[in-house]
Amino acid sequence: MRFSFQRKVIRDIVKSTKTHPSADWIFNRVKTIIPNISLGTVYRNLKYLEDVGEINTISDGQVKRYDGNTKGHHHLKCKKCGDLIDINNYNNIVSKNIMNKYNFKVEEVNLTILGECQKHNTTNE
Amino acid sequence: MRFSFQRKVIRDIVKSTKTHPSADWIFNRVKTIIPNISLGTVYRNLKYLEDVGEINTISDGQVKRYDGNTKGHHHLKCKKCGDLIDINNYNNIVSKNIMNKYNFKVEEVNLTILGECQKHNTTNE
DNA sequence: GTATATGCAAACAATTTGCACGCCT
DNA sequence: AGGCGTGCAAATTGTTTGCATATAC
Repeated sequence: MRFSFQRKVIRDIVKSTKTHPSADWIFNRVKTIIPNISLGTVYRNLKYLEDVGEINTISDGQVKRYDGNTKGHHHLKCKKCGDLIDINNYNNIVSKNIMNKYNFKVEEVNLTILGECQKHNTTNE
Repeated sequence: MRFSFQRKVIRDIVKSTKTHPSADWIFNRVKTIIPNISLGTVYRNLKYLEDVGEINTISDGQVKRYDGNTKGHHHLKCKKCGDLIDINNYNNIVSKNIMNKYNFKVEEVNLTILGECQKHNTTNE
């Protein structure tokens, strides 16, 4: 992999961020390090990093979110504040027989559980 | 629910389509019945129908797809042709203890299994 | 009769792309 | 030197919205 400075910065930011940021968030973050970076470059590199398997994307409504954690894991998504929380449960829920029943070759499993996170989940309510 | 003719047609099309169509596909379909319908009306009604719980949406990359089947179910998504296939397995995979562990109130569960559908899954390969 | 829905077009938001220039090896 | 990467801006794509008119109840 060829590594420009901007690509490296973008990669590092995504890898070190646990909040599944959007391209725009990443763009602003990168700007603090490379003030004249362009949005196009951020998008191009995110797409590139996704293509080579360095990062994953999660499509969240109209917005794509980027996830530096490519190890199989799933998400809790809070409907109230939009937070995405990683979970490590349910990592092998999909059995091989799904392939027999539907003749479908499983490559990835994406589980998102929607609801309310603990911020809104206090004693009352 | 108030029912304009266009709303009824849109609802019926989504309800009777198993392919999880996009707004654009629905728009073209509705046009065969109401030639001068506008895209805005289609979007407004899809949003309305979603709000009242008549249909569900699935966000697929940049595109929203609409699903007339609101009964809990999951999807196989073919990476090659983009087809979305309904499955009825795994309907109760998420146990209550996810709430204890993460203090998260589960409301919806969204499971998408990505891979290759039977079209590409023939004897060879 | 009045609130709600429609058609149309313009506005938006997120992302992609063409182009000329720059930088790495 | 040659190719890949960049910044910039314009283009695309998908969706939303303001407004005047039309329709449902």
